[in-house]
Amino acid sequence: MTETNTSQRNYHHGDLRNALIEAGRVILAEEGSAGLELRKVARRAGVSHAAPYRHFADKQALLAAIAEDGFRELLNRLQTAHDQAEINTLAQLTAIGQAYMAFALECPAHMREMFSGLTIDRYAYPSLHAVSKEAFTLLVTTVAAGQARGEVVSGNPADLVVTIWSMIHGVAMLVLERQIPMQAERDAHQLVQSAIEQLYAGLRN
Amino acid sequence: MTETNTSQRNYHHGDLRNALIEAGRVILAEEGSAGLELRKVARRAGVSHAAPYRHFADKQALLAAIAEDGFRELLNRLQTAHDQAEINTLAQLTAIGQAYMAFALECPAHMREMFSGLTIDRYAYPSLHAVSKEAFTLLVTTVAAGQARGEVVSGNPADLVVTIWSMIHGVAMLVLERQIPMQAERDAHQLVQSAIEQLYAGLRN
DNA sequence: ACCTGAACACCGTTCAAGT
DNA sequence: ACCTGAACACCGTTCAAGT
Repeated sequence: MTETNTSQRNYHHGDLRNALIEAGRVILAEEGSAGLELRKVARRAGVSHAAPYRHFADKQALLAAIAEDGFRELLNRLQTAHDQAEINTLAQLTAIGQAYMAFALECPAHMREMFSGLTIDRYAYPSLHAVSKEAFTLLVTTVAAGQARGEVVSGNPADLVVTIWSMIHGVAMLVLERQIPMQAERDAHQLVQSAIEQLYAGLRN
Repeated sequence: MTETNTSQRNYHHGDLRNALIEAGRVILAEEGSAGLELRKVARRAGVSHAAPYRHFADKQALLAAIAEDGFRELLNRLQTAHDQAEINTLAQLTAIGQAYMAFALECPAHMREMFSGLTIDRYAYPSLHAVSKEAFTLLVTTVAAGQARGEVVSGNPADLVVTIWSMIHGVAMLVLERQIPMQAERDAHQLVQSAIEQLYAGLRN
């Protein structure tokens, strides 16, 4: 089984599956979602347009794998943001919200591809569904800890998390789609800050 | 042969532009975004695949027109919901949120098409941009009136509206993309209700 | 086992031509 | 003025064949 890398010419990276996912990410970053074509991804990975079918049933499956890769990175960023924040619910939620927004600003096409059901039926891809739910779990843990410290109102943490995640997701997506008038990227982070503060303190007078 | 509707055969509805938009809506409802092809829309409207180019520069322009049509209907629904609600900020925001969610549940593909920048650069279509901002204006009016009645905390209404709209949009889109576990449609409206109540009252203990 | 190249059906777009 | 049909380049998918 010990081969030299002469086989690299035939088998490429030895891991075409991940090479295709990586190529897809590059295309998303450089050209946006419109450029995410199966033939183009294959070209970028240095294989023929038929080669991806060795690893993915169809284009949808490749898109799902690229989305899943994005969710994994997003989750890592959220976890890191949470861990580095002061042990305080408002600080943790703000850090998570800012990391969410930062990902959306850095990888807008990838973010859209992850969340748009336009091209993907996520129920058909269990591992995609699973990783996209881990962000939810992270928030539940954060809120439950905040309740234990007496910082957060009582109630089912999962219900509160739906509200928090909706807020964070909503502001990120509206900024991404340019639905909210803004000048600079700094504004986006100020929007996250004020949105979370307002949610925390309430709108009622 | 000599009747007047022979001209209908040539010029169709006399308003091919709107017929194409309507055909697009039907396709979105029946087949989802994947079926929204220019040739298919033309087929559905009863014209050749080249006919749409008389009315739209390209596929993007047709998609923008379909999105604009959706924003107009959404705006009407939000306005009606607002007008029929009790004169009370929480009641009005809840009614608007429920109307937003109802539209997302009734027309999921249209909703996604309206908000996904996947296929449309909305800056290139000023009338689309304009109508999508009217919802913002409706919310600003609602919040400012609530402040005048002393129901809502003081502050720039536009800032508060970004928060409110983000919440409403976020919960609707997460439900749409099945990111939030749910059994029934009724659950979706309960999520809106609790999200707005929590935003109104605040999460802080 | 992994990949290629030809082939097929279909799409977005263009354009000369028809009424 | 409004629409058609052929043509073109390109895409997703399949498959017999190559190594």
